Amino acid sequence: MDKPDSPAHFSPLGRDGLVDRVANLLGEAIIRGKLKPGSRLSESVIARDLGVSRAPVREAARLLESSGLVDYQPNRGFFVRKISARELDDLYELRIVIEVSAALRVVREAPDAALETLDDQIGELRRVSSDEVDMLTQMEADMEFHRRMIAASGNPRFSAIFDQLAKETELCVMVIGRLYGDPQWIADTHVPILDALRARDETATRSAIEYHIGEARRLVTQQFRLLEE
Amino acid sequence: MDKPDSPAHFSPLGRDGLVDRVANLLGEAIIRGKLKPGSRLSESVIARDLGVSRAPVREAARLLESSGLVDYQPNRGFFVRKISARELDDLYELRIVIEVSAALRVVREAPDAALETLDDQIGELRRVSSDEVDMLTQMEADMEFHRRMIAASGNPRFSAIFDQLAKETELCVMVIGRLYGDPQWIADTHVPILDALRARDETATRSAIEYHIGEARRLVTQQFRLLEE
DNA sequence: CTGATGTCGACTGTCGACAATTTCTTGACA
DNA sequence: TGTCAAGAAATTGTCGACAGTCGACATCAG
Repeated sequence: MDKPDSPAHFSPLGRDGLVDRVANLLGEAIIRGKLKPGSRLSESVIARDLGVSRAPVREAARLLESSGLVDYQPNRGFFVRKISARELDDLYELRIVIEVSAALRVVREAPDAALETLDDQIGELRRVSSDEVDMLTQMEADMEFHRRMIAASGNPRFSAIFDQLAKETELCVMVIGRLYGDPQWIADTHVPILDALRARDETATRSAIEYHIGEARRLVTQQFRLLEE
Repeated sequence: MDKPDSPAHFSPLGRDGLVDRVANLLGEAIIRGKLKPGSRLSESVIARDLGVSRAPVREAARLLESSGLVDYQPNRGFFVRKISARELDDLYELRIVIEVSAALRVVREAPDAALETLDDQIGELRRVSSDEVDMLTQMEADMEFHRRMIAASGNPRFSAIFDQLAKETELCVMVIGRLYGDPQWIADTHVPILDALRARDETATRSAIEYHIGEARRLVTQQFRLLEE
């Protein structure tokens, strides 16, 4: 039945929406660090492990490429993206730009109801802010706050870009191996953002976000540089 | 510097694979309006026409999808993207955010030399600003100015996002069928931007760009709404 | 020992065929 | 005449195969 000689980290699949499922599996494996940056994604090996043909694997890989997790080199194949410290820094710069802009739109236009879901998410953040909880879970909760805030801006384009940036951010943080700050600090530093949004205070919103992301940027890129030779 | 001992070296032999060639062809056809928004991109038909198999066509289509020109519906296939007036408006909002941010970085950090290429491009813009010149050419010249400005910011991420937004913008403008303003006006309105950049004046830069793109946004979305049922 | 050249294996690029799904057609029936 | 269901046609989804390309290693001249 199974091929016992496959060092597969994957389980076989059914028959519907293959491409998306393969993409999700691979994406998960990359984010979780099972596949390390720079390592090769062999179409044939993955296809064999998953019990599908190369075609859907290939399409999934191209999907992941467009979401920034995978790097494609013509005639060589797909590799887990290896993000440089410089790229990471550029990424954070863009996050600041996007999130500040989106937040300002929230300040100006979003109904109060939309802010409630942010409050909930801060609760969720506190709930998982403990050293016992999986680091990925904590990071997802963090990202979810930002995701909701940006969604509240009402421009799906901001959300689309953020989703991509978030995935790459996660990839980098997981490479570092630990969160970029004290778990509790992460939860706390979201509060001023929500407060500023509620007060409809543009200046406070801008500085709260610039501080929050700026600190993360500082911490993460610093750690990240240590891992580069 | 150069290697003088290489008597005759050859051009890199542009031999990109089928996928890229197909993608370029299709992209061109879409931008030029040969394929109208909403129309189906049949894999088999395109493959037969181009004398290739469906595989590279499919991959090319997915590439175009990730660059926003094509819309993919599972089990139904690929269609030329039909952008709504609302999406177009959101798109312009993002362009303002990106371009203002990039320009501010240019103001703060870019060397004067980088601004020269912008001057050249304004010359090019004037050169093609005539009713005799192909409308697509004019638009490309316009976009090229913005592209160079953003490239001067030094953050490739801004450029990547802009490239995508630019393609979609072109698609919309070509749908309208004529430029969004007097050709000469388009050239003129770039001058204040360059002036502000040269003067390293953040406020002037911001307002010049907000005005320029804001006007385009107003004109294009207005025209675009007329075409919607 | 060093650097260039030949060979080999593994992988990607592309293809044609078949299965699954959607869409179109048609005709029965109220 | 309009509706709907069943079958036909067309299109996408997936597959296995083969050819083209790349990188590594062995081989050989200097």
